[in-house]
Amino acid sequence: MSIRVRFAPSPTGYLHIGAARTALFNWLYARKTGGEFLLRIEDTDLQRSTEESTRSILEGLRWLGIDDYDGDIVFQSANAAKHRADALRLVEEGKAYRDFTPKAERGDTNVKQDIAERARAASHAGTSHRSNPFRDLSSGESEARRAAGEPFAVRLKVAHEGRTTFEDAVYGAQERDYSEIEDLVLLRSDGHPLYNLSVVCDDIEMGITDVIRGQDHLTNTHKQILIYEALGKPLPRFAHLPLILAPGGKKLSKRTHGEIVSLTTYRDAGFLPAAFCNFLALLGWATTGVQFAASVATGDAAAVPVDERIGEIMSLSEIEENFSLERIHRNPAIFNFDANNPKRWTDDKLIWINAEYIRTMPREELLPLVRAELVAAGLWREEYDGDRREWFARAVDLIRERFYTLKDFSGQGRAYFADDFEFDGAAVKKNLQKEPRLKELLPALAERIEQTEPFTTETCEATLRAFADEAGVKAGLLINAARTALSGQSVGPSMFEVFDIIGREASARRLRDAARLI
RNA sequence: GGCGCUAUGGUGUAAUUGGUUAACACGCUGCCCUCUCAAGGCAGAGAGUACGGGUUCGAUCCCCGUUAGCGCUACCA
Repeated sequence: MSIRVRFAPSPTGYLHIGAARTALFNWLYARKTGGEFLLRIEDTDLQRSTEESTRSILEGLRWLGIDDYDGDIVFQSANAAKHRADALRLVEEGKAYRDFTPKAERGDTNVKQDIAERARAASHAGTSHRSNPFRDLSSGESEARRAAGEPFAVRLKVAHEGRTTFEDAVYGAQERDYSEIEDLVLLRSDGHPLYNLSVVCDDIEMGITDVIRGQDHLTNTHKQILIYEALGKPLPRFAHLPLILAPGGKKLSKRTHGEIVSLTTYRDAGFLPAAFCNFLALLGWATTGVQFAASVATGDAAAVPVDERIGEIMSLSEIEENFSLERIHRNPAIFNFDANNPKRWTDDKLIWINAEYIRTMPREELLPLVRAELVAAGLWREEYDGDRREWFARAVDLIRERFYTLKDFSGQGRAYFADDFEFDGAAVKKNLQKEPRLKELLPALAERIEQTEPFTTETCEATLRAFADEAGVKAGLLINAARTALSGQSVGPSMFEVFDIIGREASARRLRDAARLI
């Protein structure tokens, strides 16, 4: 049977990085095995689900480039009637029962505490979760109370003796005694199907063969297996992914960590989808081992020097090639960030990977991305697509070497595309104001630059060095001053290339203008 | 409270069926290169594998316990 996997987010917020990785791994597995990748929006919680959130999830998947799902998107809420019917059928068959206990009102704030306290109280009182008074109500009486209009929830009747077992592709053999599983609610008293029921029904309906999801569902799996069994359906294979945690091993949550966990943050900050996927793939995945395994497969592992193995930088197709559920490991990964540190606002390695992509990716792939960034920043000019096409490509090649994100092209790189750039205060002080003679030297240099013929990297260098000799100053003084004059900054590419890219006229003008800052 | 999962430098990961001076990448430090900053090259700091037992000639690896983090324990998903 061919593999069918699904990504099933609940639309209760933006797509966060943990969910994004789950989506990616599902996608990877489908591609790798020639299977199908389906998408299901789990919007059964009417209160919290929003269309806005669904849109942002779809957008996130599109951005990552894994939005080529097979078949139509399934909205779980559309199947509610079917799920309800399944639950009711289970009641008919005696595998579930009506619970007429009035619904307990519970504050939303500290559910976890409530649960713990209730469990503690129950264990003190010696009550088991199998002691529901309605569990063994005769079907006649149950039916009568239903007919009388009494509200009821539907619970799965979990047997007293036995255990569920399954083999998780990542976590290995799992087993759980029935005594650890409560008679879980399938249907709320308002008739609404609950998560565990819906998931199972839909996965059956969609023909899902492999359920790949976060480790937070590992223990839920036992309950779901019970539902599969009650429904008389075969189990899919399960693979649970280790969680992604915040620094310090804390839980990563939308609530406490905010935008930092949202995929859109990274899109908006100028990260490349391919780089982001690459980073995500590294989280919880034994890449080094994969490379080693790959060289083992060729039969000469020892002969392959470490630095000739595939690095951690992998394209989506390379990741796909190396991907396997077995290589995923079990311990949670920490995603680093520091809201108080602008340089470390997100994970170092993510930044490094992104920079690596920006400076090494094929030019023709980078150019459209830079174009989009410049358009967004109002810096794009039509001639970059026409007469100045080649110039644009050269400019990007020149500056991309030291950029980290796409944003840098419109930020630090602004001076290459516009005349109205800002001067860095420290750069002005250090490279211009420190030496008063520059007030005269810069305009004089401007004149020489203007007369340089032909105007190339080499001739500009010759001109500047000759002028420095004549003026009796170090070339470095003029070079650094020129860098700040032309780009507003103290750092940047080799200065003579900058002259060449900025051009004769603009270079001269900026040198003269800069003299006014001294 | 019960049950479950996990535990290798700051972070992501290696360590072939138990035998390594515990490896690689990011980050960090220094040097080289140099017009600056990157990149690149070189060198270095940083873990004796959470802790405590056990099995074994030998344990990061197998077993037990403890601790910590996380998950599940909802008429949330």
